[in-house]
Amino acid sequence: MTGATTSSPRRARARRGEGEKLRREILDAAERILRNTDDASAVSIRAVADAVGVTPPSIYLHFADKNELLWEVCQQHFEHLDRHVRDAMKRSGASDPVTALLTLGRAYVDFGINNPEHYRILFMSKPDDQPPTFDMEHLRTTGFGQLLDAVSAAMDGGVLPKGNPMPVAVKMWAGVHGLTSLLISKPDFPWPDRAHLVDDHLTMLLRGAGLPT
Amino acid sequence: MTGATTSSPRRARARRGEGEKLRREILDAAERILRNTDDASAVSIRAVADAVGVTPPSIYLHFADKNELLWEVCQQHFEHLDRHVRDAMKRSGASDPVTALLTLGRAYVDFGINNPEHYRILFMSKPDDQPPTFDMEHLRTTGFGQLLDAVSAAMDGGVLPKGNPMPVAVKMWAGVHGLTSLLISKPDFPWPDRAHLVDDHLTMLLRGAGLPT
DNA sequence: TGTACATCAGTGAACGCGCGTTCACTGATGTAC
DNA sequence: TGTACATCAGTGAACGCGCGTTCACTGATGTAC
Repeated sequence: MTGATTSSPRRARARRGEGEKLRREILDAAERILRNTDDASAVSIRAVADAVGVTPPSIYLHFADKNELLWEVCQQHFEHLDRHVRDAMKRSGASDPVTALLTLGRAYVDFGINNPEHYRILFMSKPDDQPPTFDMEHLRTTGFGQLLDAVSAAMDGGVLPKGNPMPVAVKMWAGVHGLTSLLISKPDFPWPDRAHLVDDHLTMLLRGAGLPT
Repeated sequence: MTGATTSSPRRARARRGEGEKLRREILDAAERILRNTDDASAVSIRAVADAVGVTPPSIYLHFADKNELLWEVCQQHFEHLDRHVRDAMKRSGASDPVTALLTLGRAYVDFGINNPEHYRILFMSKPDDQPPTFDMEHLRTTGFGQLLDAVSAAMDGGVLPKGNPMPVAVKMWAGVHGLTSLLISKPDFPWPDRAHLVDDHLTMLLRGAGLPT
């Protein structure tokens, strides 16, 4: 390893009219760095530029500042989570509402454990480090919308007590998020019987929400 | 405000044999900065030294490096939480196990909401940023020990199904932590009926754990 | 009571690092005539 | 088919910042004789 350099080879300049290509490459590189390092602070303007094979000022050709870049990456993660949960629902092909809720919960925890740094950014970071909008409209495309629908379906199907699904969904979310985030933050905690922990937890939450036992 | 400086006045040098005084002042200053800024990254060696009224190298007279200082501050927060919960239990003077569990949960959420940056450091930070030891021995002085005791008492009292209290306590912790951490991370979320949210959530968790309704 | 000396509690200046961002520029590419 | 020119997609060098940490030092304080 003599004279080895960690920087990527210089990227070929885009052709006229294809400047937008770099935008995608920047987002992909940011995502790649995040996944490789599992450390959000490693995603710096300089690191991204280097990974793309371009100089730092080039980033500013496509993003106003670092936050704008980060928030766009963040937006992709929300979509990633949404897709992950949606796929799991489709695969399970669950017809009854309880199985649907369990599948939903499992997929959510699964996403968190397999993408800890992504999950951390989405749900554990400081409000200031998050995209400025986190309103109901945004929620619908975030996995929470699917949870809300699933709770509604369970109420309609008579397996959960009828009522406003919103508070119930919120509490379920809080319950599932709690386990997910603790598994991420405290990997060395003496977790009991991890094999069934997630299912046990989900079952507890459903029972607490009024599911007859 | 002409010529105003943000740095503290120079601290008087400790007398011979009283060097340990500075150690306490450093820890207090770190705590003060954390509370004033609500931002863990604001607690830098330089900021702490400045707040104490001393030069940065002085810190190294009492702490090997920055981590050692931070971890000691962290340790204080664990004790703070423990005290907070213990006091709430004492004040309520609850004799029945269910009230005890509710009091415990309320006090825990309360601590998190009123000390968000402390809570964040204790339970939401990356494993690498935490003190290296988080074993069972440590847990006992962390609020979790009290939860474990309360769950045991509830089982003994026949209000929760008898069994191993550990998995039940873990799930309760996860449930309560979930709400606490989301309230901290997502203050702009359209939380429903916040007045009763915490109690509703605790009730749901207890019911889920087997409390007869 | 006086003085030399060791020790203690710090200081002052500097190190190298990585960061976000700005600014004037360059050179290849396509287009108009 | 040839050439002048505008535009596009970047570059190179530098800015000022705050950070953790190190190193040689200083000066007040107590102690031994």
